[in-house]
Amino acid sequence: MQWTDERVELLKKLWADGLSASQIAAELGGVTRNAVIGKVHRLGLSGRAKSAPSAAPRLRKPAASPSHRVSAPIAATAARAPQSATYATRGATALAAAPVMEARTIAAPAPRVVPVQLVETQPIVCENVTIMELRENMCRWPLGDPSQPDFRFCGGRCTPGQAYCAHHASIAYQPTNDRRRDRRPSFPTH
DNA sequence: CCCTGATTCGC
DNA sequence: GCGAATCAGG
Repeated sequence: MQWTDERVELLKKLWADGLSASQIAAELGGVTRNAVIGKVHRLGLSGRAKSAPSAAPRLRKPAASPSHRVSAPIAATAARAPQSATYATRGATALAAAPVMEARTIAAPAPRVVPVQLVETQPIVCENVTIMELRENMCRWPLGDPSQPDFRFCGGRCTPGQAYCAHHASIAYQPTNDRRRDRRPSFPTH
């Protein structure tokens, strides 16, 4: 990819909008966040509207050995998760305006088996994360009303590829014989 | 661990 | 000029 005028303009705009480098990279496509940051610096529009947190002198680099340099283009060409329009983070913050979410975007995943309360055998660790904070290895157990702004997901640790953490998986996936006629068609709070 | 931006320097 | 590697940090 190359920095065409259009891409540079978009970069400037998004950077000015307060998006993080990785978010901009995802938006542009074909570049990594490093590329974005590098470009931002070259354009001289670093240090956004924010006081320099730490003007640390920063020591010189230890002189990198010529050793390994990964042949780049892999991620560039590889399918890039669009992930558009889902800005904002909280960990190492760089949040931009979080667009209003549409209800359909956050429809609760419906477990195939009706959830039934079990005896607690382990501490429940719900971190109550928003959909934007959800990661591949985070529990997607919905908490609250999906139509409400305080809707969250459990967010507990789970094996990548798994929908729920151990606790919620035990609730969601039960043998059919445990299922008695109709039960709450909704999720228990925990 | 996730993430952030900053910097260096081989290309 | 570009951006991966690395750093420093939340």
